[in-house]
Amino acid sequence: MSSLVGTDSSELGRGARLPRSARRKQLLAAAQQVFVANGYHAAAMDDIAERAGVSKPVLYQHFPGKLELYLALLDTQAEMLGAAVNEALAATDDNRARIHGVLTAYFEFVDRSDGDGAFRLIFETDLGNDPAVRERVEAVAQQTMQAVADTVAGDTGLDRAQAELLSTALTGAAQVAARWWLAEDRPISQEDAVRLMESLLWRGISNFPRQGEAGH
Amino acid sequence: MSSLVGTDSSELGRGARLPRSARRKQLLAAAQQVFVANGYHAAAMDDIAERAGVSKPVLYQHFPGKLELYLALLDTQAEMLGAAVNEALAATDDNRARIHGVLTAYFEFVDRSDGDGAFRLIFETDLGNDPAVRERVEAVAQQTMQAVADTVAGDTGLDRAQAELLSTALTGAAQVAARWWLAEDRPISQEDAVRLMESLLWRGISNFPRQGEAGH
DNA sequence: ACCGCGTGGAGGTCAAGATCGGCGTGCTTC
DNA sequence: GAAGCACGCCGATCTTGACCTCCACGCGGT
Repeated sequence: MSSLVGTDSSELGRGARLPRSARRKQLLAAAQQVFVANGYHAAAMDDIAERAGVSKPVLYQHFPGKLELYLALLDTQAEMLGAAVNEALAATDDNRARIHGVLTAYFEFVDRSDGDGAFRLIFETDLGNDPAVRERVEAVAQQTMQAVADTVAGDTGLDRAQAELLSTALTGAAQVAARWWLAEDRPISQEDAVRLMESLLWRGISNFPRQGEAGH
Repeated sequence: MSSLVGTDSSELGRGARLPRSARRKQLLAAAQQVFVANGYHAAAMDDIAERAGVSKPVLYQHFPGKLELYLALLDTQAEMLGAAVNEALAATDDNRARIHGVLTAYFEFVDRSDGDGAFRLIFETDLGNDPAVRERVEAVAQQTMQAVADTVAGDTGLDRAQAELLSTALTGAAQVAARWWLAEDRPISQEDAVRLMESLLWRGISNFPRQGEAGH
């Protein structure tokens, strides 16, 4: 989605007025660029205002403070990842396809076509010690882990704690590998990467003894 | 190892002198507690000095600045994790046992008997945007990933990029699952957790088509 | 002309990293 | 025994970045 950021400073010039909702979107876009590039702590409201081509009081007209601005962006990203994961899980009853879908959701989340790097707000936040941030990041992780644990438990004879451990391992693998893949500038195609990881993880899951089977 | 922190403030009292090297160790112990609990940004040098029972100038006598103090701790943790992983890999030629060893190294790293939580400096740093910090964290990750990729490549017919992707997935799974396991207060024993994850990951790896085999 | 709205130049406030200038103790030397 | 030195230490303060706010401006609609 093309943001308003780049065009505003040049086309609108300083002091150019926007309707309130357009301005808010524009501020969010500018803030996202600065937070993604610098992290929360090294991002100054001055920098964000400058990037947006406005003065600082304008930021405070739309957001109570720096943290709220950050949380607004975080919420958007959390919602996007959560929705993608839910959609992947809901799309099929086949457990292997579900794993494939979740992996794809993670890879697509880090590699959105606009290349905005907003995944870092979720996966690489430097504000993880803030309760509001931690709550949001953990909520997405928890939601995904629980749903995948349902899948794992359904396909193995494992109890819930074991299923949750493996589910956490799976989502951890997805998150870290997707970020590595992007950082290494996509050494293999996303499709191949997802298929490879699905193979790794599904072979592992599907070869667990099922309910009632003797361990081998 | 019992630190000097707790005893110094009560037994030595304010202004109590220590030899330079003993003081440095004590300052590091105090700093670690504060950085682990609060993260880099929310940890103040005042807090660290107070925890150590000294004044702030004493910190600056031993460390050029806050960042250098943090890096000293980070280096120690990076060295410990790296050494544990190398030891696990060197202990056997059996690839499955190597995976087991690496997983164990991660779980033991997060769950050291002193419960100091120092793993957070590596796995949950809020200073990841600082070049010096990022370099150290990535060096450990890279070292582990390369070594495990050697194992993966040795046991599958995968090319290097594919092996590195799976290796990253494996170490990502280990890191995230070990932290979850600790945060959930060890819902299953460490041994069971490691065995379960080894099963997941090893079944996945060992069932890849080998060199020259047709894909099935 | 007035009002509402969106806006900005300037600055207040303060937390926190870092430093200044000096203190006190114990040992050595005369 | 006194003086000097080395070492480890600290109260007070400086400096500065950055969050947030004050107070007024300008434009467009009525």
